[in-house]
Amino acid sequence: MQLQRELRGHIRLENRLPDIATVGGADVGFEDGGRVTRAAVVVCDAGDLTVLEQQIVRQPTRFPYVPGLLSFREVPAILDALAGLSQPPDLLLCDGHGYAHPRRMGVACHIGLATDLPTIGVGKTRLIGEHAPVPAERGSWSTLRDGDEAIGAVLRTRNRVAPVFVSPGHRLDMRTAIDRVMACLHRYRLPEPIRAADRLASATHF
DNA sequence: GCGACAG
DNA sequence: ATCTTGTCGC
Repeated sequence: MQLQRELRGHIRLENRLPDIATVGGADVGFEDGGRVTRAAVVVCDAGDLTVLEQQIVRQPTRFPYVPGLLSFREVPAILDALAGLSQPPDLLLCDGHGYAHPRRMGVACHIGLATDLPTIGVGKTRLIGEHAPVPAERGSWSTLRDGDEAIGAVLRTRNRVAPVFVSPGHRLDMRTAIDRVMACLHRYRLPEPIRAADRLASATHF
């Protein structure tokens, strides 16, 4: 937790990103009852969202799941997978939260700092924060707040389907994070890069 | 002391 | 996250 408090000072939430030609997705899955960690990263064309490249890495699990400390369990493997790409993506969508974290250092922030890539956290459930009800229509969102601070957005990506939690990871602001996630949606609740990575991370065969 | 608690 | 049977809806 102390390391996270030190790292948070390096996070930049102002837009500092290039033209987005490719968008990556990152996720982690486990094998052998949790003893093996498998990270998957994909790079998609930002226009048609097709997968251009993918990497999968497996390594011994070294850290337990502890709410608030997810980075220490998943980031090492994700960094290895990213290093295996011929070319890093212009933006990376991460499964889990970014700034919407107790110490503002969710997994997306950690990956952003470690790679200096623009990152966005996309979580399926809440970690912290409160928010007003989100309208049922796709594209609607409510601000996620922790006290007086806005830490993310609860975004409806599909009509009448549970919303996702979007928060900046590094090098971009809240509004841009929402826009980029919306631009990566196809016909499902989660953005395509994350779906592709999730599929690889949890697949029994590949 | 009692809940809440990303993946 | 993973395990695990059936069920609802497009």
